[in-house]
Formats: sequence, structure tokens, C-alpha cells
Amino acid sequence: MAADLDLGAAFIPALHKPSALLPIAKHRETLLYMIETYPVTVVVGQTGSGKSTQIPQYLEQAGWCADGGVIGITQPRRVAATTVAIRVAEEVGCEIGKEVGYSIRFEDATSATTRIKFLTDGLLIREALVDPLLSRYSVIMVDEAHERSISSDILLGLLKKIRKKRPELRIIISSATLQAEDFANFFSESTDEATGEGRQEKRAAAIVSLEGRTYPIDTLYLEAPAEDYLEKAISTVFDIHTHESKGDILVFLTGREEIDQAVQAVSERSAQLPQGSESILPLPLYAGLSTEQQMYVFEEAPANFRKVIFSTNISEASVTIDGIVYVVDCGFVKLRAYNPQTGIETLTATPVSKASAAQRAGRAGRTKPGKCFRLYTEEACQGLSEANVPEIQRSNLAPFVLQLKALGIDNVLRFDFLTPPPAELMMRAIELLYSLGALDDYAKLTKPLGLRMAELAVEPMMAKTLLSAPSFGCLSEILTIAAMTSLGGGIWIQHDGGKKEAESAKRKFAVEEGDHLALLNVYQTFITKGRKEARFCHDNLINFKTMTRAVSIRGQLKRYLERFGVAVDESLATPSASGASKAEQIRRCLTTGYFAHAARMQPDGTFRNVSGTTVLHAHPSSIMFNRKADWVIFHEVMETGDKTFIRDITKIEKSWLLEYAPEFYKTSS
DNA sequence: GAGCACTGC
Repeated sequence: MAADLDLGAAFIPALHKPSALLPIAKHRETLLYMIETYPVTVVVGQTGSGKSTQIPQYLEQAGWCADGGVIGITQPRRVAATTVAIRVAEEVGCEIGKEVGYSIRFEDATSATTRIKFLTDGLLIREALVDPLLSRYSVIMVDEAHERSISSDILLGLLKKIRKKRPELRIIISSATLQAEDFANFFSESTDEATGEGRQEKRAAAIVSLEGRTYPIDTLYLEAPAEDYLEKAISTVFDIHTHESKGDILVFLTGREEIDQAVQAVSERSAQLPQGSESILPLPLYAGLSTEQQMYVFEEAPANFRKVIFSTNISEASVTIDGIVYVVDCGFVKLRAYNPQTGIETLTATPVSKASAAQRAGRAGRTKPGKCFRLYTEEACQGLSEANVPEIQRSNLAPFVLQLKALGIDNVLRFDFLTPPPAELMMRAIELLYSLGALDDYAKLTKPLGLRMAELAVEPMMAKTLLSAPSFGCLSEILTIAAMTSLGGGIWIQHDGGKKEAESAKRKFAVEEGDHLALLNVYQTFITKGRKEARFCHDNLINFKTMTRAVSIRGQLKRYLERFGVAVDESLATPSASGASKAEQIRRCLTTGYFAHAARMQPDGTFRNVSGTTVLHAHPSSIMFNRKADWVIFHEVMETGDKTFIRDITKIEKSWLLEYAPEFYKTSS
């Protein structure tokens, strides 16, 4: 294997290949012909084939922007939208935001001259609220459609509908191999609006396959199932280290706990490696790490060190690390699912799909031939499902039902989904929206409440809370709380081993009434002190970047409300200074949106939901974790392992539930 | 007394 040594240096990583060398270049004419001829083209190609960067340029050169039309390319992630746009702007030789631009939430780098526009799929759906036929686009390319995010699934359904009214629109779907046929079939069969029956029209979609990857990957399996995949992963790392040639290792595990454990075990055991031999540098990678901590994995390992990265699924598609030659795949992934009966989300480790396993293996062969070690048998691999259950079939659909209604799609049950979600999920979403007053007795969107809720970029319960706030005189405060809760954590900086300090930092902002008021407290202190004093965030272990995002979100929500004609009074009163009544108004207001998330504390300190059927635990990050309370509402509920946790909890009065949601509680009280 | 894979408006 000595021939492998330093081979990597002789190759240029795929992403930086001159465009003429990309495998896609020789397909240029075929692609343009297909797009000209067929309304829908499914392009199959691996990461690095250049489809996201080259196809838009081919189209522009072929005259698809001639009449002022824009080529839109959607991406599932913000970083992808910006980085791909910047690269294309470089290749075209223009300033970003001129002919080539991007648009993501809070960042619009486009202008009147923009002809090639990259944007997130969620944002394009939002554009459809204003321009239902997406008439400014001559071509729309949905990139990474195989990931099957809810937004891209819904976008495909919308595009299919738009296509009927805009036959000149060209649709391109980029996908990994396995699902190309599904996309093509979806666009080729039409559903009769009146009867709901499917019928086949003249094939509307063509499939173009771009050449596959450049480097081969050897896949190895276990002969017998591993009893403990974590232990097996660690020993496999040492086997690779001692028996295989140079190259970094990427190990896929399921979560933070496992990863921290593995990193520690490897660094302890690597001390026993023979003197003078190459050493191992184990590194963790998961979303919960700060950006600085994540950056280590991109740095080259010091001389005489082999880099071993223990990562969650973040490395499967979102993050690409160069120089990986070996992949170790534990065969599991933590997946979110939503139970429509209980309304509780679960987060559980499940076996990966074949598509996932292939994607993971592919991470090994980016710069030279690689190897993938699967910690399961070949037989087990054959038993894996082809692809993950699409997100749309395992999520709380309330936000998306609301969006579809706002797009004028009244009969959401008949919406042409790529794969329809279970009816129960749809019903649960409709019930929730009805109870919030967003839908009327005929399941029609109410105006203005429902329509406004759809336009606000927060989940329905918080949207309702925001729209009730003016009548409680606490809009400024609720705006802040909405922004802070929608951050989804990341407010506090966690140092390794600094748990105690983090706890006491948090306690400084704690408020008797609960987490929502504490979040308000943190934000208001940040605004008055944190933005001016450089030390404030550092001293209080507050993440400056996250707080800056909260400021942006709050600003955006405020602009929405002002557009609705709601005045926002911005007197900067802290909850303590403004007296108890303000805090009570806030708690009452939260109840108008979160009545369905109510629980009561039991003598043992756990909570029960209203019907008494589910035991809920205050999440350790909550103020209510070790405090007494009676009735509370909470922002989020999630089942992990064998416990169900509630987060962002605030004390309320039981009578408020009946006052603000009489219909919802008339039978269960 | 103990913890959230990931993405997005």
C-alpha cells in the first residue's frame, strides 16, 4: 500500500476542479436538449459532479434568462445557498449580488440584475405567498431533492401545480440515484382534480445521469454482529491506525454522549501506542459544539498525527471534511419522529437506510480511493430500508398545513404530495390549527388571524401568542420571547467541565415565573449591556452570535407585525421594574397560544399532561427542573431514551386554560 | 438530579 502515500497531494479536490474538467462538462449538450424538450428534468449525480454550479451557467448561456427570467436554484441549507452562489459568481466573474446572487433568511444578496439566484427551499415557498406562480423564474432547480426535506417535498408539489398554468416553466430536480424514477414518475402522472384519480400523461420528465464518483471505495462488513458498536468503533479505529496506510478517519456515531465517550477512550488508549509510532488525534463533531470547536476538524493534523473524527450525521450531508480516507459506520442514526396520538416528538436511534449508508461510505472517496468499515454484517445491510422515511411522514405538520392554506390550497388532504403523509398527521395538524383559531369550522383559513399566523416565521402556537399580545399590552416582551425560543438553544456557552459555572451563570437570570421570563431577562440585559461591553457575554457565558441572531429574528417578526398594522411599543422595561402585573400579562398571553401544552406538577416533582396519561419531566435546563409549581405551559416536549422532557416552562393558573381555550378544555376539565 | 441528530422561514 506504499503507493498510496502522498497520493492525495497529486489530486485536486473535486470541488475546486476547473469547470472544464468536471464530469458534467461532456453532458452539457444533452442537458440543454433535455431541458429544452421536457418540462421536467431529473439530474442524477454525486456530490462534486458540478451540477449545482454548472447547470445554472449553462442555462444562462443558452438564453434562459433572455426575457428577464431568473434561474432559481434551491438548497436545503443556508450555507449551501451562499457558498455555491459565491463560487458561481467567481466563475462567471461577477460581484456577488449582481448577475449571480443568493437569498436566505436575513440575507438578501440579489438585485434587479440578478439572473442566477440561489435560495433556500423554505424561502422559495414563502415567495409563492406573494407570487403564487413564481412568475419571475424561467427555470427552477430543486437541488438535493433526494434528502426529502419537508420544504423540498412541498415545493415539488407546488411546482407540479404551477406547471399546469405555466407550461413554459422548466423544472430541474437534482437527486442521488436511488430515487430518480420516483421524481420522474411523480411529474409524469397527473391527478384528476375532480375525481382524485391518477392518470398517465405523455411522459413529462426525463432523467439524465451524470458520471459517478472519481475514486473507488472498498466496503467491508463484520462477519458477526457487534455486541457494542461503540467499543467496536474504537477498536476498528486502532486497527485502521496500525494496519492501514496514511489517511484520516471519519467515524459515524449517533449522538453527543457517545462521541464524547469515544474521544476520551481513544485519547486514553492512544497513550499505549508504541513509542515513536504515529499518534492519533481524536476530535468530536456535532451540532451542539460552538463554531470554534467545530473548526478543529478542518485543520490539518500536526505531523505524526492521524486525525480521527467522531461525528454525528452532521458529516453525512451538511459538512464536508477533506482528506478522509477511512469511514467507520456504526449503522445507526438518531431520527426525529412525531406521534400524532400524543403530539409528542421522539428522538431515537434507528438503523440507517441503504441510501444513508451509501452516502456515509462516499465520504471516504473524495480525494483518493478509500475504505468504509461497516460495523454490521452484509446480511444486515441487505435488510436495511432503501431510504429514510421522508420527513413529511414523521413530523408535526401544523406549520406546513398553515402555509398550504395560505397558498390557497384549501383541500390539503388532496394536495399532490410526492409521498402523502399519514392522514392522522394531517388531522392532528388541522385540529391544532382549528383550536388556535387559524381555521374555521369549514377548515378554511381565518382572516386576518390565520393568514397572519401563516405569514409569521414562527410555529403556529407562538404565532398565535404574538397576535394575542397587543390585547395583553405585552407585545414588545412577547416579540423577545418568540425570538429567544425559536433559537432552539445555543444561548449558553458550554466549556468542557465548566458545568457548575454554566449553571450559576444561568441562575443569575432566573425568574420565579419560569423560563420564558428568564429568556426575556437575558435578552433585555444583552440589549442594554451585552452589545456595548465586550466582556458581558464572556463573563456571563452567553453566546454572542446566538444572541445576535435573536436580535435579527425579533426585528423580522416586528416588521411583520408592523406590516399588519400593529404598533409595537418599545419601552425598555425589565420584568422586575414593571411590576408583577406585566409578568402576569405575559403568562396569560402565553397561555392563549400554548394551552394545548399544559401540565400539572405532581407531588413527586414530575408533571402530568392534562388528561393525566403521560408523565413529563422538566428538562434539566429548565428553571422548573428543581422548583415547585402547580400548573404550567411549556414550549416543547420531546421523548428521548425512556423519558419525556418538557422545555421552556412557565407557571400559569388553571383557570386561564378555561378562560382562553374553553372549547379545547370543555370536556377534559 | 441530568441532557437535542439535522435543517429552515
